[in-house]
Amino acid sequence: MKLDNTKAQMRKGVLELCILSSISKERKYATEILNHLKSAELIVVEGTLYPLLARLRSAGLVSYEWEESISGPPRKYYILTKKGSLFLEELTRSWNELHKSVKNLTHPKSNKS
Amino acid sequence: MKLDNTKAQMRKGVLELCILSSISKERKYATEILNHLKSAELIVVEGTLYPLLARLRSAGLVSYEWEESISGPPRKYYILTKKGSLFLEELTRSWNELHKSVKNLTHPKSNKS
DNA sequence: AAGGGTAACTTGCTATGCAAGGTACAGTAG
DNA sequence: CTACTGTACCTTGCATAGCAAGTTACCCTT
Repeated sequence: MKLDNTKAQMRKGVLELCILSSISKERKYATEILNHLKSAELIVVEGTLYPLLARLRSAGLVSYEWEESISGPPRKYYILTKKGSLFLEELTRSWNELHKSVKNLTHPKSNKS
Repeated sequence: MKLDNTKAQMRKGVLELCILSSISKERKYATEILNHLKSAELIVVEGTLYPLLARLRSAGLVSYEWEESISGPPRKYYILTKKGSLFLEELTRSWNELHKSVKNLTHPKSNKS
């Protein structure tokens, strides 16, 4: 049981939230999403992202459009569907609730907001 | 891809943190831990808790002491070791960092602390 | 034609949460 | 003294999902 392992475990839980959130502002293709999350110090790798995007897609939360690139292969730009947008809202709510629960557990005596 | 599923996923990441935190205040036996987390609206079940406690133990983060019960079988009271205490501190730090990262992702323009 | 860079995707492994089932002890009712 | 009930601990098998590593394919440059 290593710290890195546990930290990774914590990250997993918010992956969907972060990815949906990342493309909610503007459509992105996979590599952009990776870089975006990396810049926020949330490590994600290809082998994780692609299957997850596929899952999100088959759940109807995201869709995509192909676009030619100036140099290199075409890119698959992901965009949030209406359904995905609602899902993201709920997910954000859940995340806030979870945060509150953990706070209550770890600081039971504090009444500060 | 259901919301409940994803919410469960988020919960998983903080299980260790919550359990260590739960016994950090006072020694508890499994059923008490379950009830404690449940009261904070963090659902955990036996089949999850026991293997996790076993892992924490073999990692040297917790130890336990048997104690007779007034009625019923003896109880295994778990206590945090020195090592577990340090681990809990690091985990808490990691959790706060994660929270910050998610916040930056989901509210990039806000400068409020 | 060959090589390099970018992008999308797949395969196999492993960790782990969880439902369901199992064992054991103690007190109580019959 | 046997059977039942309640409490507590623990195990087994399944499904999910992240991740490392490998694959395919496109395009541009040399």
